[in-house]
Amino acid sequence: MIKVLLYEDSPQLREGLTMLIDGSDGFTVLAAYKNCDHAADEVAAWQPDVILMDIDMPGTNGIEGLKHIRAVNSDVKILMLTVFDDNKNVFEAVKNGANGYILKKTPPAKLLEYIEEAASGGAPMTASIATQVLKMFSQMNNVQSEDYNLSDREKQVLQLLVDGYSYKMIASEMFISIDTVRSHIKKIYEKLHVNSKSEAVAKAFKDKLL
Amino acid sequence: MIKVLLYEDSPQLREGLTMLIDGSDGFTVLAAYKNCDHAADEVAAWQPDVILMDIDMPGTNGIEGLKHIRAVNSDVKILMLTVFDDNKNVFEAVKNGANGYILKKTPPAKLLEYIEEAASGGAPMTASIATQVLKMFSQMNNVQSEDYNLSDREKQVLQLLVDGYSYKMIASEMFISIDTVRSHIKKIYEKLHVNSKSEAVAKAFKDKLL
DNA sequence: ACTTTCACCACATAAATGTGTAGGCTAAAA
DNA sequence: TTTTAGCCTACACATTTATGTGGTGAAAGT
Repeated sequence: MIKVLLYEDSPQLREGLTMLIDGSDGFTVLAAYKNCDHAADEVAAWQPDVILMDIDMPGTNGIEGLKHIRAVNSDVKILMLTVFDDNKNVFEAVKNGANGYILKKTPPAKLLEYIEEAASGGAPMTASIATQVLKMFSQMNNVQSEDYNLSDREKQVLQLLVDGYSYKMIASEMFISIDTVRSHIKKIYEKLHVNSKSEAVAKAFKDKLL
Repeated sequence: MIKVLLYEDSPQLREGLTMLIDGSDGFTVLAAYKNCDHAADEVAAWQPDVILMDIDMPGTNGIEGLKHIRAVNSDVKILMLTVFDDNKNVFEAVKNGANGYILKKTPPAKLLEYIEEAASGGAPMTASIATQVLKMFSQMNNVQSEDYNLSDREKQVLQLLVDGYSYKMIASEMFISIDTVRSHIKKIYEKLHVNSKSEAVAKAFKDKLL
């Protein structure tokens, strides 16, 4: 029996979903709320398996509710429910640990399927949502780190710089003279087209060199 | 008619998939290769709608093939095919613009469904894969940037430090004395629990303070 | 045999940096 | 009101770093 908690402000939809889910074998709706002003407490009290969470709600909205719940419970499966495959909301939901994101127009049979999938550890998503997620992912990871042709020694020095080592410490760490450290660093600056330690460190992160 | 190109090193599976897909209404297999050493050329020649790409192949593997194809064609849908929901590969595939990622044990009927879904712009994923993608997403965006309570002035100084400004430049940029700049920086170091510029800059990136 | 590249070392000077101390100001708490 | 706390500002001192100039030897490419 999959225990479901429901957050949905529209009375009709709330009733409809409750009846649909509660009336299906293997599902039970513990409770249905019209906002998630006290979501964290309610979740703690009911111990549901899956939460259906509408995104657009008066009061504490779905994303906030998600955060509040996740702050105290990283176990319960949370399915976000929305009318639009709105880019920003998908992003926010996904990055705050939602387990799935489905459109309200999902047919009832499919919805039950999704709930089951979520309960068993899956990540049900409407196709349009999945596409968006992948797109976001590839966008955010396409910095295509240029290769600055840093030699091994130079990479090592840069790493130590990033870690806050002083020239002197780097020298002793690498068993070379401080002057050698300096000449490596000079070379690094040339290769990265920067002229200060901070910029080099910043660039190391921006371009994911380390 | 959905035109499919197939990359799979195992002869049996290659034959099997070809027959399955080619024998289904609405699908046609343009060609099937045992590696993607010349994937980019082949894709350009065949103009497929969907590519089924095995990940583990001798010679150029699936991930490399994906990159090569994406380098010249961002349009064709590419479905990665693999035995394992291996974390690293999923990540690589997704970030290089794969449209879907499915396990080889997917039943034939489901497979055809996935191909259709991909062709129509969806992002089909096996449930276990979807779960992983979401997990990666929330991990990578949940550094839960601790709030170090940097004051506005301190944030401004830190930003300028990251951009490679010297103390002197920061002073003139902010219309304060260089000594004040130093005081701010000292305070920043305290708050970030570091004691050098490099570490502060590194922390700024790690914790996405800026 | 030649030049190029790379990792390494040295010295000197000016500039930048880390750190301790401290006053004035504002807002909130006692 | 006084106290407390945080922020912004400022100065002094010792150390570290940046910068420029010079050099060595070994390996790789021509």
